[in-house]
Amino acid sequence: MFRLYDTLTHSLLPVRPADPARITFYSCGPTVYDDAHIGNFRSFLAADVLRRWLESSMCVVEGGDGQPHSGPRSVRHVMNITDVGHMTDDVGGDGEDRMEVAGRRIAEAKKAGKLPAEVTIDPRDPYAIAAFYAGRFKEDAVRLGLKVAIEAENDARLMPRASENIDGMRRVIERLVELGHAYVAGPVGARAVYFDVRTFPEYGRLSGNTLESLREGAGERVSAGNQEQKRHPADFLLWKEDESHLMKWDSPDVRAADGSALGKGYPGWHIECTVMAARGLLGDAAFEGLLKRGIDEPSVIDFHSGGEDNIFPHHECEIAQSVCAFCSENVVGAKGSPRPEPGTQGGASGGTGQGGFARHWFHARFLFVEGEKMSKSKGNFFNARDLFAGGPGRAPFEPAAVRLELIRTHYRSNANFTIQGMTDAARMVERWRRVVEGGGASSGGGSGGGSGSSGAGAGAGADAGAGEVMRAEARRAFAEAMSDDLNIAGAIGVVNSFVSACGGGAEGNAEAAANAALMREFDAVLGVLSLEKPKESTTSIGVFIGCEPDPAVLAKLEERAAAKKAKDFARSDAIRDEFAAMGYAIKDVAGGKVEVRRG
RNA sequence: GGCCGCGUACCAAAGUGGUCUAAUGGAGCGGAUUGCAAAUCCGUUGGCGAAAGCCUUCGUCGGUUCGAAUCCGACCGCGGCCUCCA
Repeated sequence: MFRLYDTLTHSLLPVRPADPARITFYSCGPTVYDDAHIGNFRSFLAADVLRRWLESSMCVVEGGDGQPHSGPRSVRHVMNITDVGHMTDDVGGDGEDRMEVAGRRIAEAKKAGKLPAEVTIDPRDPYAIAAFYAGRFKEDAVRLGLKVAIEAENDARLMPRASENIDGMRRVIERLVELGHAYVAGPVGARAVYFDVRTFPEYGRLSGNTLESLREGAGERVSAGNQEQKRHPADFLLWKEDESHLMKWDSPDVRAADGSALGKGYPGWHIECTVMAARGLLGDAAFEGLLKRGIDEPSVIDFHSGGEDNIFPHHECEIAQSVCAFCSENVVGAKGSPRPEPGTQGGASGGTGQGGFARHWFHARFLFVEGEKMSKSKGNFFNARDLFAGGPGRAPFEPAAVRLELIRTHYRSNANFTIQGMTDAARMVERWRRVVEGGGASSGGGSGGGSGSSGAGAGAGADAGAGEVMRAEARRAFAEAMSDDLNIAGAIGVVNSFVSACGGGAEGNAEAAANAALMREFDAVLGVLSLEKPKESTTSIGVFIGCEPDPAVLAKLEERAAAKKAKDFARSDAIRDEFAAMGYAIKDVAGGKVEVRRG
């Protein structure tokens, strides 16, 4: 049975979706005012692995009746795109809109000739900036095998934009005011709608904060003027009236104390996810229903994920406003009274006190680079596309290797991204790939091709039963590791042992086919081998991987071949060194050809 | 200051009361293969020992236990959040 750590209850819980056959999963997506970096992707990929594991036929969860429910099952996964600059209100001092900053950066990059000529975006148009970066994000995400991004190519509703859900946000805000969970404050022209945290007794449960400690912590980055108009320092912004803002919309239909309506403005940071999660996962009709009737349990969706820095304030606030807007008053109130003890199993019946908006809260920890916090000033800052492309003195890495490197560490540990680790991952990918490709007698073995030395069935095909037993054991061990709070490092260990047990042979026999099939099943979860392979082009003399056969290189290869034929090895080795100096790694492969790569 | 998390061998990273010198991958070493490389395959990598075996190790120091990398306490180091951040 699959058990997963839940941030809200701070404990390992059996996974128990509302409907185990159809799971709903929302992930906080990127903010598109810059390219997503590998730290962002680590978090998105962790969610993707969770989603893929839930879909796997190896995954067993708890059905509503407490009985095991075996996969496969379908997961509806929605990831939002935050394209609203927002947040200038609570931030003191230079609270500048993110989109304006991005616009400046694009204008500079254009001036410096760093952007392709065909990119023509108006740096003053926030929608154009957002669209530009959203497009780039989706490209990277698809290349890394983020399933939600792949699906969104055919169904845009799976990756909704905040700017397209403003109406829903207004509806939620109106509902919160109507129910007394939110209020309007501030001077005309700069009025704000705040959520009243004291109306939600559970506020603080996710992050472990208490309202008292938040009161003490208040002050630093929060402008005093805004604090004074709040009923409690922890009250957070739902909507801000601001006619001068770069992006602005009609305000919700709520009234200030004097009965006047608000002018145009923009939404607060947290409200967008409440809307896109509920509407994106359950549909428009259900969303409307939630706003009218309110349901009698605390959870609306099954899974909600994000980075650890989202825990507070973002998800804390999201839970508060979502539960207060969607759930019946007895859920909102009752949940607060006896705060569940850590050890308690919840109520005897299915009701439990578990869940807040989502049944499981999933947060991935941070990524470090070469042992240090990633930062642009330290020069250890990587975007996904930087790694794909390679750079001065750095070989390009294929998406599969990048993905493997980013998912191989447990999601609740800080991961350490290193170039050494990237190289490791790249080799692992190639090794795994041989098992899959060996089964189908496919593309002729390509690189390595060492099937000649196959070691003559050293046990592999010796007796048919042994292979069967080996595979069953590997499958069992893989599932056990993944079921234990997604122990992916353990699962990868199992895969490696399995790959070793398969032997190097790439025979097209039944054993190899069965091995390949199991490898594919593993990979449906890991999502590595199905990704694009580096482009390969072959000439009569060379196999070019991830680079083009340019004439200068071909000429050198011919010269080296001639030198080798004449047994002038000093010359042929010298040429290999010349290649290295040019940034190419070459090696002789089967068929008298030479494999050429960058790096 | 408050809340939370982490510290495993050369590197990365599993393991969370005995089967642990401790999975797995890399790196190193030895071998097969190769003109040489690379790749691949086999073996190996704490100390002493031919071996059986003994001794030492999982941040540090203590404690619980017949027994601890695993549980408890203190300390040291690192990190996250406390209204920008995955």
